[in-house]
Amino acid sequence: MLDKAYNPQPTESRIYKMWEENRAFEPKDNPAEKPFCIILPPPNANGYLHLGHAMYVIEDILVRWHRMQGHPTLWMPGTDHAGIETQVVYERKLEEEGRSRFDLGPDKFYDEVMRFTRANQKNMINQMRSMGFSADWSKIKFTLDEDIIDIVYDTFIALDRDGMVYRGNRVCNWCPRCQTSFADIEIKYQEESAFMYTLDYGSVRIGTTRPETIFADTAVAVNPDDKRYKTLVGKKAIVPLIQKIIPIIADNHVDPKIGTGALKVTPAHDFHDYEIGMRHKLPNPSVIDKEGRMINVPDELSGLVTSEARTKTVDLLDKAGVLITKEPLQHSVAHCERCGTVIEPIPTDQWYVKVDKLKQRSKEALEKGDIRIIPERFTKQCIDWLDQMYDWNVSRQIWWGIRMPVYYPLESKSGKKEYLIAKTEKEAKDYYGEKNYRVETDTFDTWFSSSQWPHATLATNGMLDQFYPTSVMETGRDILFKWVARMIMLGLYTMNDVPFRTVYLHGLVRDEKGQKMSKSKGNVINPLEMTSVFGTDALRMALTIGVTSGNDGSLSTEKVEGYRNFINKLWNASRFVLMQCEEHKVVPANVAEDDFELLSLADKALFHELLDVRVFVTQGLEQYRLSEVGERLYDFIWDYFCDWYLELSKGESNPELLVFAVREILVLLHPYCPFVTEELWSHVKQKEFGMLIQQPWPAFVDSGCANEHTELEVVIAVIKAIRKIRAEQGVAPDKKVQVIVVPGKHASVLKPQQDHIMRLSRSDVLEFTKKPSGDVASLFLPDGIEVHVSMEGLVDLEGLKKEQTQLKSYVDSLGKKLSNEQFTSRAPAAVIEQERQKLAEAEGKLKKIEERLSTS
RNA sequence: GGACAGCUAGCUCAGUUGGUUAGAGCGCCUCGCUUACACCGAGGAGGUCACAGGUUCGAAUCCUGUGCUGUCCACCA
Repeated sequence: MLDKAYNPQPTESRIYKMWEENRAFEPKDNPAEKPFCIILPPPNANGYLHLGHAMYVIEDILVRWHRMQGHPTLWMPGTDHAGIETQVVYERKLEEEGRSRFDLGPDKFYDEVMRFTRANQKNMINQMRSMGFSADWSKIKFTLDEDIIDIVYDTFIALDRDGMVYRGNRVCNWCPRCQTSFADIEIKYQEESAFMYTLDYGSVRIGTTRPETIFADTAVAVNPDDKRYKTLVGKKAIVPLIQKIIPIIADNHVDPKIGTGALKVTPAHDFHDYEIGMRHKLPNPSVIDKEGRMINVPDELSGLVTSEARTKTVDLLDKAGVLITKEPLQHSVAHCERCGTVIEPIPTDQWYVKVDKLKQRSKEALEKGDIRIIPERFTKQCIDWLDQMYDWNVSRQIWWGIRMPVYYPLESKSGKKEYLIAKTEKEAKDYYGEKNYRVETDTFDTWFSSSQWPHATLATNGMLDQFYPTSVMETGRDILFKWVARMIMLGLYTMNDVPFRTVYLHGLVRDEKGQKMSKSKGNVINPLEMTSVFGTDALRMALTIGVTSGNDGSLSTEKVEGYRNFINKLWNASRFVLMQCEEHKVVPANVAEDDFELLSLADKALFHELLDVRVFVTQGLEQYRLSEVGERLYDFIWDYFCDWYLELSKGESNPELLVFAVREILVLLHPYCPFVTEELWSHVKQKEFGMLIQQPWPAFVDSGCANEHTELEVVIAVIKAIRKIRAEQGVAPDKKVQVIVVPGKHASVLKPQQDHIMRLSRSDVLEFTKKPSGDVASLFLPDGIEVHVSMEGLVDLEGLKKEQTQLKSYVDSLGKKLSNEQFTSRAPAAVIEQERQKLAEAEGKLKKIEERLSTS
């Protein structure tokens, strides 16, 4: 016999081991069925599993469901080296140890991070397994696997061959701490207080927030239509302190309303100024080096970091009498997303991928609906983002990543190409000569490799033909642009087809107050703590129910606890069923699928409800309504199966049907709660059945018991009414009561259920009559049903009076509605008929209540 | 500046295409160890669906506007 309470820990590890030993997660060939494939968003192998990863439970639900439907199903797992993020994490670790990556050098650093990553990887995989994830771990890939790198190289080489790769010296986002460039999307802006300085440039006054960059000014620009400055265009201005003479030019970019309307142009340290510089063929001398320190400036400033240089320059300007005003201002400043350092725009050599064609095709795919994004609204966002995307800087000057397959000649005048993009070093040797080349040290942007993940993982497993395009990409809303959009671009480019048909986006998991979880707030919920206390199934339910696609959800210990209670309820219901079997000498393993007979009203009603749930769950999952489906299962199991059917069955046990019902419940709930269902399955399954994870998903059939289902509801209503009267009248629980039921239209339904009604309402005597007699407390139900409980002494009529008031206003509003000609002439006949019936019902009930009230 | 989302019971949230007197969980109140389950059972209280207009016979649901909260993008001399 089962334990009195479900104990998840020992069960979960045992069950998971069984699945793995039986290779239950590997796709089964079935040419007749459509394949289903999800690529797991590879977690960054630099930390621990958090709730963001735990949300992949959505994928597990879909995967398990499709597997049960007989589709060849693959959930492809992997981990990401996560370039800069991991590098920064590891550098912090080094810092704590009093070391730095520069003590190690690139090679040693790489090796150490590789060891660190491998260890984390193992960890993460085990943590995902403890979540019950049924990914095919035998196929797991890492973004730094050699065969994956090969594919990344192939793509880069192909892009180059197609003329879509170029190297350029342009202003880029540079992080002085990370010592690398970043793409625009990896920059975070923060509001900061600063000053707007107005400076005297001789003939003109300019406004700036960055006075330290004046030494790199190569022009002053004004708007061509700005009347104030019209005569100045073509004349000269003087950069203060260094007395450098620069031209005054006209450019449309300048907004006359900002500052003084005259803009100092610093092509080396500002993106827009760089563009202006290009248009006007201005030089772009740099005064900030890659460390973020001043160079090529007056001696007293040289070597200072920009913030210090700013203060000092302002001092100097002030002393020189050229600082005209200094006004506070709020503006947003670019920071490194990873380490928070202020980003310096400086000119550097970088590799770019031209995105025009890539984004065009991606947009078309989205517009045509080749890819469906759930929720829908993100489709437009994605298209808009693609629209404004600039060429993609794919090179990073970090050590942890995939080295770019590029080679340069040692001597630039060799007459050979300035660079060679080649898959192997041998090609470089052959081309430039044995010792006449050097190897590129830049690595690829992490997103460049991870954007090839769907086809790269499938190709390296030899499953491209079977599973590309994949079915669903389920991931966090926050990486729609960074990752999803780019997967679409590169997927279409390399495979000539979209990487996935459907994108399902989930939001952030917030705390019980709807606040973002963060270490500093101390409100972080660790998924593994939750699973060890409440069980994995409970956490899975908590993460799925009450959370909708694209929106943030909130999680609390109480919520998980609630679902733990639910799991335990299911456990005990099953335990009860097994006890019934024992009592009636029924061996669950011997019960065949059609071994049960529908004997009673309750049996038929249950059978109908079971099929109804089956349809709801199947259709709901088809429509990705995971929350509603989970809720329906919860309600059905607790409020219907346990509260009503099991209670009724205590009066007329039908153990074979109970076994059937529990099996059906376990099958339907399995995608959500794989562990407890699999465990219970082993107790109720038929001999020849295999594991639950491999059970076929049930098909739809007509129950033919819809009437009985409705009839049982009438019985339930009567039981509830008696209970309510007892509670309202303060009848002691152990006190016997005499009940009189006027069955109205439902005599034939209610009379045979007399025993059930009496038992579940704890009534002693139950009579069916046309009219009550004596002192009674009453409730009036639809279809003329009246429930009366004999009372000795005073009857509390407050409840009835309250109901009378409510009914009166209800009858009023219905009456108004029905006497409104607009309504009766325009509303559909069915609706009018419905309202009429409601009114008749309510009026009948009201009349009875009033009669009852008048007799006391 | 542009776009998007949210505003529904004390709290956290559901509510598919407009049509019963708007739902759940938790919390709260009253009872209760009745042949699985106190991780439980029975009953109950609690909402002008942010606000203002509009469309409609009918609006939480559609439209317009306002407010607050949040997210993303762009700008920031």
